[in-house]
Amino acid sequence: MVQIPNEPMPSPAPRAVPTSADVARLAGVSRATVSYVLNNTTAVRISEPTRRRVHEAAKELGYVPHAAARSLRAGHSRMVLMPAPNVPVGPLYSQFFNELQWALSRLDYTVVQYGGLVAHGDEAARAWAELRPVAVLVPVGGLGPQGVAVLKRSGARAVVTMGPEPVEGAHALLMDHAEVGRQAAEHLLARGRRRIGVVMPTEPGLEIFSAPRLRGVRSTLDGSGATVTELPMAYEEESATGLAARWRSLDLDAVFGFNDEYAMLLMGALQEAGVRVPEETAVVGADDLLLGRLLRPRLTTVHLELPSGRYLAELLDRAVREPGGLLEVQEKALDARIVHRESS
Amino acid sequence: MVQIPNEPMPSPAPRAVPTSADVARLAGVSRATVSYVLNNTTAVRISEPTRRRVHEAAKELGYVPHAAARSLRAGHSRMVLMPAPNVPVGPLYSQFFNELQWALSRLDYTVVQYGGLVAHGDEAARAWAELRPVAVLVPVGGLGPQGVAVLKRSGARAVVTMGPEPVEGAHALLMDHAEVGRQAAEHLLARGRRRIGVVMPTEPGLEIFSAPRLRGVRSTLDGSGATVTELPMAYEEESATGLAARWRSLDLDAVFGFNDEYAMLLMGALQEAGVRVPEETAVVGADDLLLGRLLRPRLTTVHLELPSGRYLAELLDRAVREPGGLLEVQEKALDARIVHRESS
DNA sequence: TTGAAAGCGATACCAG
DNA sequence: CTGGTATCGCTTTCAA
Repeated sequence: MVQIPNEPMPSPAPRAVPTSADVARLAGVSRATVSYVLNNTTAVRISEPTRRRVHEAAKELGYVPHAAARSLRAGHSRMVLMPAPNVPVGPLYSQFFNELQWALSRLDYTVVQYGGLVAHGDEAARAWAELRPVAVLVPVGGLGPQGVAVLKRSGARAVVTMGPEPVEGAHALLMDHAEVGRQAAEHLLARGRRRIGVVMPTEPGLEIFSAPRLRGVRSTLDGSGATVTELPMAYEEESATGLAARWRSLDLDAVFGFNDEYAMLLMGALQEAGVRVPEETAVVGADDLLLGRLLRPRLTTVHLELPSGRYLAELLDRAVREPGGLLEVQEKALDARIVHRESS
Repeated sequence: MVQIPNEPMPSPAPRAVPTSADVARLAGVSRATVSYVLNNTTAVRISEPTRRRVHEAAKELGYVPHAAARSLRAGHSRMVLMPAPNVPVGPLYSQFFNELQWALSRLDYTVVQYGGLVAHGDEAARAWAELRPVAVLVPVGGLGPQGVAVLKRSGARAVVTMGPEPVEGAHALLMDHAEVGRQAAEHLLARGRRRIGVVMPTEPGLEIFSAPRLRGVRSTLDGSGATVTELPMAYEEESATGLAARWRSLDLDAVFGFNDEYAMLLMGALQEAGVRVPEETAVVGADDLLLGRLLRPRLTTVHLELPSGRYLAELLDRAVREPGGLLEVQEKALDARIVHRESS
C-alpha cells in the first residue's frame, strides 16, 4: 500500500506533520497568504473571509509553525539560552531564575535552559552556539573568552556572565562569593574568634562557591593572627557526626559553615557531641534561610541579595537591541551582609 | 556604504556568521565535501589532505553548524523538551532532574528546559511543539489530551507525563501525591490522633502537590470519625507564628505539614508558643529532608522515592525508537512510606 | 488582495 | 573521490 502524503490516513498511520502548505491547500490559498494571516502582517490586508478560511484550516489540521524554519528564514531567533545548573540550587537562586524567566518571556523572549553534560566551558559554548541564541546567560563559571567569542561569532548579541570575575567580551554581573567569606570572617574576628574552621563541601560542583568563599575568609584573616582550617564535609549526617566527634582535637573556636544548610547540619552534630554553641564554637552560615531562625541557638548567617530578575531581563534586552553599547560593563551584583543571631 | 555579505569587514562591523559555504570557499571545496568531512560520513571517502584543509578552514572561521538548518533538513531533532518548573523545587526533584539530564545526554539527546510564562496547558503545548522536540517530558500537571495530541501531531515521538493521573495518549508515570497524604493520615490514625490539621501552602503553584495530598488525607480519614482541618499557611515566619498563636482554639491533636519545610517551620512556631510536640500535637512532614533529623523532636516524615533518572531516560529512549509500542503504559512511580521519628 | 518564487543553512542523492 | 543540486518549512519581495 502506498503512503500518500498530505492525504490523511486511518489513525494508526503516522500522519505527516502539517505544514503551512497543507493549510494553504485546505484553505484554497497560497502559502504566502497563510503566512500573512497567521502572523497578522499589517503591511498586507487580507479579506475577512480569507482570514477565516485560513484560520479554520489551520485549526482543523492542528497546524503549528516550525520554529527552526522560521528562524532560519528570519536569520535570528529570540531565544535566550542559559545552561541548566548541575547542582541543586537553593530557593534564592530558584526564585531569581523564575523571576528572570518570567520577565524575559514578558519581553517576548523564549527562555531555554540547556541541560546535560557539563562539557568543559568552551566545548559547551559550541553546543550552545549551534542553537543560535540571541543571548546567552551563564550563571556561574565555566566560560572563557574563547567561549564568548564563539557565541558572539554565532550571532549571540549579548553574553552575560555571573561569576567572580569578568570574562573578556562578555557583560559581567560580578558575583564574587569571596565577599560572603569576608563578611563571615570579619564578624567572627570582631567577636574575638581566632581559630576558624571553614566547611568545604565534598559534593562535586560546589567548589565554584566554596573556593571563593574560602578565599574571602583567608584574605580577611590574613595578617590578623587568626588561623584558617579547611573542613571537608559531605551533606550527610555521618559526615557531620564524624567531624563533630573529632572537634575538640581540631581546637577551633569558630566555624563558617559554607551555607546555612551545612552550618545547620554541623551545628546539630556539634550540639549532639556536647560542644556548646556559641560558647565553645561559634557557627556562621550563609543564605539566610528561614529555617536558620528556627534552630536554637538561632543561626548567624550571611544574607545574600541577588539582582532582581526584572533588572537583569531589561539589561539583557537592552544589550540585545544595542549590541556593543552595553557589553563589557561590569557590575557588582552580589550583596552580602552579616546577620548576627545567637550562634556566634 | 554598502554592506557586502560574506566579505569580511574591519573589526567593528558585525561580521556575518560563517556558514558551511564559507568554509567550503576557504578550503576550496564544495559544500557537500564540507558536510561529509565535518560529519565523518562513512559512506563517502575523502582524501586526507582535503579533510585537513576543511578542518583548518572551519577552525579558522570559527564555524559552528546551525542546528535549525540541520534539523530542518533532517526532518527531526534529538531535542527532549521539558517545561522548567515554576516553583522552587526541593533537592529531591533537583537531583532527579540532573540525573535524568545526564542520562539523556549520554544517549545523545539534547535536553532543554522551556521556561517562561506558565501558559495554560494546551496553550503551552503549542509553544513547545514549535520547537519540534522528539520527546516531551511534563513533570507535573497542566497537560491535557489536547496538548498531547498537538505534540504528537508535531512529531513528538514520546510524551511522558508525571502526574497524579494518566493523560490520554501519553505515557504516564503516575506520581500520585495522594499517597503521601494517605501515609501520613494512616500513621496519625494509628497513633490515636483524631483531629487532624493539614497545612495548605498559600504560595501559588503548590496546589499541584497540596491538593492531592489533602485528598489522600481525606480519603484515609473518611469514615474513621477523625476530622480534617485545612490550615492555610505561607512559608514565612509571621504566618507560622500567627497560626501557632491561635492553635489552641483550633483544637487539633495532629498536623500534617505538607512537607518537611512547612512542618519544621510550624513545629518551631508551635514550640515557641508553648504547644508541646508531640504530646499535645503530633507533627508529620514529607520529603525526609536531612534537616528534619536535626530538630528536637526529630521530625516524623513521609519518605518519597522517585524513579531513577537513568530509568526514565531509557524509557524515553525506547519510546522514541519504537513509537506506539510503549505509549499509554502507566506506571506507579512514586513510592511513599512513613518514617516514624519523635514528633508524632 | 493574492500568488509565484527566491532563499535562509545543511544534507544526501546522483553524476561525473 | 568530489561537485552540483533538490529539499526541508517558512517569510517576504515583487508582480499580477
